[in-house]
Amino acid sequence: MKEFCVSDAPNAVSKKSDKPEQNAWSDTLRLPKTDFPMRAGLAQREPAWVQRWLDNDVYGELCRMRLAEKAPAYIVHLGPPYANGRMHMGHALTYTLKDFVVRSKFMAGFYSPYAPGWDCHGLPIEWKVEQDLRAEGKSKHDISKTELRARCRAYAQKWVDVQKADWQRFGALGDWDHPYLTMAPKNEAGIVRELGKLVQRGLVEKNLRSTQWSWAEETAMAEAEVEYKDVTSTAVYVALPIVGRENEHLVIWTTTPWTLPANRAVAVKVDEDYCSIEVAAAARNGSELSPQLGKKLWIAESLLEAFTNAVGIGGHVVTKQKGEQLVGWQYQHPLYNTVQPVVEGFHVTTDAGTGLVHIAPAHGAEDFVIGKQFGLPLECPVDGAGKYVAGTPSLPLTGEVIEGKLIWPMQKLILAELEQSGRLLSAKDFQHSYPVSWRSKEKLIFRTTEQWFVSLDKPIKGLIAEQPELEISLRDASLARIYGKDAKGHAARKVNWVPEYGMNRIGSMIENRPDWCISRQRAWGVPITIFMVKKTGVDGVENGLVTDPAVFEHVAKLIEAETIDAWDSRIEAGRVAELFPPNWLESRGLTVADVEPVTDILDVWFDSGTTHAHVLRAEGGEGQRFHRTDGKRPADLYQEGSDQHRGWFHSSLLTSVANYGDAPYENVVTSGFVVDGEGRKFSKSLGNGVEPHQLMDKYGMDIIRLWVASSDYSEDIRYSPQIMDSMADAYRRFRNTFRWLLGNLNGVADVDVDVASLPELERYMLHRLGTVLAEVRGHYDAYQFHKGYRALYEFCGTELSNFYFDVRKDVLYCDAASSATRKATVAVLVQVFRGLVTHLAPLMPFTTDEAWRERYGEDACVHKERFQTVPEVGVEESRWTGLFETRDAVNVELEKLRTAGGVGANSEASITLADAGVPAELLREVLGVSKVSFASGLSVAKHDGHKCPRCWRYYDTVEESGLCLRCDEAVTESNMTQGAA
RNA sequence: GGACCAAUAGCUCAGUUGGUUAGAGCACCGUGUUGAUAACGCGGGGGUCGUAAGUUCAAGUCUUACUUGGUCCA
Repeated sequence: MKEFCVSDAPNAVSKKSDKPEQNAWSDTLRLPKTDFPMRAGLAQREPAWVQRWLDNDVYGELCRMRLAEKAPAYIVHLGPPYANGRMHMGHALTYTLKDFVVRSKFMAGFYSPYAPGWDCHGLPIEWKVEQDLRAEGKSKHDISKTELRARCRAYAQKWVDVQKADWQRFGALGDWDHPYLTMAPKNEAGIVRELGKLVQRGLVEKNLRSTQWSWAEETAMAEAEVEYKDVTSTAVYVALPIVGRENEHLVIWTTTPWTLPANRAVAVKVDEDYCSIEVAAAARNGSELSPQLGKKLWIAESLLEAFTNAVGIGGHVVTKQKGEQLVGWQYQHPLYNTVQPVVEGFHVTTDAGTGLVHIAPAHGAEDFVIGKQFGLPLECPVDGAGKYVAGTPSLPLTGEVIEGKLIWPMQKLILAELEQSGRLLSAKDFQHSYPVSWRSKEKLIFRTTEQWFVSLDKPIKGLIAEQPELEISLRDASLARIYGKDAKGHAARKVNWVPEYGMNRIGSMIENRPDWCISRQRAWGVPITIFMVKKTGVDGVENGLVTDPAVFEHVAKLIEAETIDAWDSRIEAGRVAELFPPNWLESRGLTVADVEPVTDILDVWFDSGTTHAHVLRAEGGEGQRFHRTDGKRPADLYQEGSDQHRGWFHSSLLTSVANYGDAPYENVVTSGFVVDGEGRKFSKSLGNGVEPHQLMDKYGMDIIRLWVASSDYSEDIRYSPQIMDSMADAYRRFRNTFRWLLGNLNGVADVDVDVASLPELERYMLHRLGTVLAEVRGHYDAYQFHKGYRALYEFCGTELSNFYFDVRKDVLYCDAASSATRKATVAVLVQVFRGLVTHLAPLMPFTTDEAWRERYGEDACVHKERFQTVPEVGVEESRWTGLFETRDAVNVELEKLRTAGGVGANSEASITLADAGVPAELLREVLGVSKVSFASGLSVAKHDGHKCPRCWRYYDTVEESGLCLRCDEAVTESNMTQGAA
């Protein structure tokens, strides 16, 4: 404990007394005295304070305290950051906000366990590792998958350690010794178990999907691997004869003629105007008359001019139709002797082309969707190496064979075929930006590939836990949790979305999303531990997939022991049998030849999307810290940026509803993004970005935390040097308030307030303090930290500094120790100190803890305290409203007198005003003047009496000592106390 | 191109169901103190509420369009 000066004696020794010109009476005053420095030095001192909290295991002790108290739980769950790169401002924002919640819940008496965590698998890391390999002159094929994963694991761990240090520096309270890592074997096993449940529920299916594909590397391309480059393509206009309409043609436009063999439909925009023109003039080859003369060509009216210019034909409009009239027409395939339909296309625009869109479901994302919508064939006629598959028909007129040939050289042959059939209107090379492989820089193509999906629309039982018999789709059950009921009226207890618009945002995403593709053809991720079985009628096999929980559990146990390598390494080594429990295959009459393990890995969103299970609901071990018995969902709060409506909030909701029939969270709070002073996002080109460590070095974390606290995070929050400077000013206000309080309470132990005997001013201040603090706790409960911050800041500034402290300086400095008013004031200041510091502790943990230790000793820690509450005091508010109006009016008059040179400080003034039932002494104190007397009307004047050299107030009479009566008695009492000691 | 969100003094924020001359704190200007002094007090100036229409007796507050910015998607 810190040593206190137990005596209540005035500061007998004051450095100021060395100054000869100093008023001798100063030594007899009780001036504030404290070692709490005016300058914080946060940037230098905070790191040591972080270490102190860790060394003292503040978090652990808090948990043990609350568990011992059987406190209710409040669980904040964290969306794991990706283990790559330093922490940026967005991290600083969201982890600070979460820390506000965790700390304020602990201080409100909750048990609030909080584990940091990291998202460790996935392409970005695998990719980085591949780059490192290339730097060593190797490729990923030169090393085993196991070794590749080992490198990925090491890479992720490196960044986990870096980020952990950054994160702790933010001042975040949490279980730093037990973070969760999605690459930890127990979590990897937990992820596999969640997949198993999904499979057992019948929600996992294999289906075709349109994938960006690099034919050069023969691999699927993830979004992040796609680059855009200027390349040359051939744009063609092709006329397709319409079935049953003599001489009429649909004109399509495409920049990928190699996809024409895969043409399965033409799409139109239903509300667009289309017209047909009769070709009256054509000059394709100079003088030569084109074979197009006299043909009737259909095209979107708004694109007619661009088309005729591009193709070089003239003609007049014959007929017009709405797009919807064209739907249902049939046309001749561009190359083959088949008939294809005209369908509605949701994606058709009139930006370019003809408004009649060539649909090759195998070769485009939107084409694929339309293909599915209208039941068109989806098979891909191009293989992984970019060659037309065997069985692709030869071109009928020219007889050219294209099967087994690379698509690119075949384009010329296809154009020649079209030329010969008279269907080619024009072909022109042009440059455009087009997706290419980041590695080979070759153009990417779309292919349909087989992938694994979570079905959003298959109705099954158990997706709404309260209604176990209800058959409902994952989509509808999720919507029921989002809105409280789905479109069909199925009710369910909803999630609380803060701000409320988050509900519509995630709702519309769930409503419109396709099935969730969970497979990736990669190495660094949790394997899709599914076995496909061709034989039917096998126990524990449904729809061709092994669903027996025993098998998934067996694999999970292996992964728990050996990491995800357990799966691949056995498959590669031909030891698939080991992936089954003993005798499992044999007892069913199966051999390893009958089962085919999937070698894809899971989408990394599945890892983080199941943390509610493998972190919060995990049985035993570290999962135990989150187990709750109050019947609530696993987490009280998920809080992340609004991008997570598509990300983590979304994936977590789907997996939790699917496997547990309920949302994983009670509340979802979203924040905006950190933007610059003009509201623009940080970008390298604008050069407007800033990193947390730069700010911590300049200002210190508590000031950054105040910036977060002062901002309404439901919108984007602005950063600028000007804003930070104003936060530094705000910080100084708080710090000085602490300092003054500490100075005045120095040497005084905490005392209880005796509400009954308080002076009216103290009753009022206690009432105000209690009101403000209760308000602040309410704001914290509603996650409205900026309102709590504001309430505290304005209370500090206006009611304490401007008013109460200013008024009570006289009593604190000058009154005798035995003065009842002084004792009452000190008692209230204790409440003020404890109230302010505890309520600010979640927002600025460093400085509040510093102040707390200054008062209560080095072993004290404000973060182990609860919010200080204040005794109820009945106060007549209107009386004080009137008093403050009087004060304002008097101040205006005093200012006039001051400007005229009549008075300096208010204490030089004497006031006359009407008696409004407020005692003259209270008025005098509140106004800060030396004398108040009652008469009609308001007047201010310089007090013409004697100035007490000790308290500087003016009096009509003085004592023999030259002091006022109050000071005379105070000095006498002080001398007696010292004499006795 | 689509969905969602935002736009109030230099800055950060308040402005209930539309209703008197739009508020606060900070910053700024002036000033007083020099016993919170790299601090504290007092006074003052400053927004017509992104733009434009509309509804209404009445709009920052409702509607529409647009502009700017943000997130997600295409």
